[in-house]
Amino acid sequence: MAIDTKERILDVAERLFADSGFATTSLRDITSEAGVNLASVNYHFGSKEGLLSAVLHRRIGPVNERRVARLDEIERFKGQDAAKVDEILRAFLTPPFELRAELGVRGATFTRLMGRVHTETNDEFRQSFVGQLSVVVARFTQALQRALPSLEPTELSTRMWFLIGSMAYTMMWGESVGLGEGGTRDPETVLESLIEYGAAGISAPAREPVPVRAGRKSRGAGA
Amino acid sequence: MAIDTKERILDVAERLFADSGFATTSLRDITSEAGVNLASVNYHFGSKEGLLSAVLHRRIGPVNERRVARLDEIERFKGQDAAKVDEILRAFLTPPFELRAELGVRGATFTRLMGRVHTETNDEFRQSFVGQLSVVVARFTQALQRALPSLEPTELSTRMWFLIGSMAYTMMWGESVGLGEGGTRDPETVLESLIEYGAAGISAPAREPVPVRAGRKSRGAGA
DNA sequence: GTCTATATGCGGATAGAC
DNA sequence: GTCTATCCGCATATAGAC
Repeated sequence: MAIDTKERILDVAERLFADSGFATTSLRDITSEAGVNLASVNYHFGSKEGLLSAVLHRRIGPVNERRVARLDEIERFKGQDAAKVDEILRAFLTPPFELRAELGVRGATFTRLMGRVHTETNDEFRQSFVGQLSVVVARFTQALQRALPSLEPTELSTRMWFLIGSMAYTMMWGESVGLGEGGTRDPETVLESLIEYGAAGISAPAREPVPVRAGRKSRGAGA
Repeated sequence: MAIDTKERILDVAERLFADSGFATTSLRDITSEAGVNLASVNYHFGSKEGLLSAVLHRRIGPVNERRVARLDEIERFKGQDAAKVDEILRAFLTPPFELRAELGVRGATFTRLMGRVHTETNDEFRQSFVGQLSVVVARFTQALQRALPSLEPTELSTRMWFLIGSMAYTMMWGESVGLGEGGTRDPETVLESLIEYGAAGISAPAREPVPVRAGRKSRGAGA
């Protein structure tokens, strides 16, 4: 028994954090389900926050590395300016789905966790998370900007944000009841839909920059 | 003093829940900041869960009512089959932004709360929330289906989901640091961007329904 | 590294006076 | 309706034996 306490804790914590969130999951929940001693968490990870950090960074790093690697590959083979929007989005969106498949039965949990990560408000974690993600997103935004030179940079950033929101929401709730009728769709199909939806949205022609002098903006209360 | 204890509690709870989440906000945090007695929460709302429910439903109801009212109006004036995708999306997305403006200084808090609502995992609440939202979403999905008759229904549902994800993410994080460079954009501009992004995504031509016999699907580990 | 036992505090909730 | 005082369980964390 006790094949690898540290690993067991990480696996169970990942599942419980993904299902119920960080604040509502107690160390007792984790250790009892993992079959390890309560004190071992503090021994191995220092604190509950330390455990959260370990759980998340075990997954986040690889995802972002793959994203960048895929984009590198595209640009190396096709040249920086030849990458198309859907190819760029595929490079960004595929890694979490790919890792999900590689993790087998743990895949669903991993996916929920990766979705939840985007909504986590724990200050310390969020700062580190956003810091890492920003670097990756900046790289992808540059690539997209080259594919869509006429699109205003701030508008492009906003749209990239929309994409991330769709991705996070889908990962978080994709496997649960869902909103619409039609039952769950398999992850690969959803990924394809997301790429094609996002590509169309990001490539949409921009509206006139600041539509002030038209009839708009007359209604509505002040801020 | 004690103008209206119940209202004071609701206002402070809304802000703290929006900023820090339900689980991490204690009743003591709320009552001390609101300047009311600890026991008053249980007196007025029965329990902490009761308070959460009251906080959320005070906002969710009106948002959904306005959504439906706007869609009704469009269909009444133009006929059911004449509503365009961007008009339908505008009807769905405008109400939260509109209410935000009407709430004045409380608007930012309201927006964060409405964003967070989509990520809340509290079972009892989520069930009720999804139940209400499903009804509204079904109505909008029908309208969109009429505007896009050739789009497969399950694909449309998926895309509507993507839209909700973008909306929720934007509401939750729109006012904070953000990921990209360009500073915060004002809510009305973001709303316009979201409508146009979503309309393009939802209207995107569908890929061939089930691309199985092509070269795809050969890579990747099994589920 | 792993365990038991325990320190110490915060949490929601309520009893009962006013 | 509002307050004080208190119950009581659960939380994280650690001391110290093994």
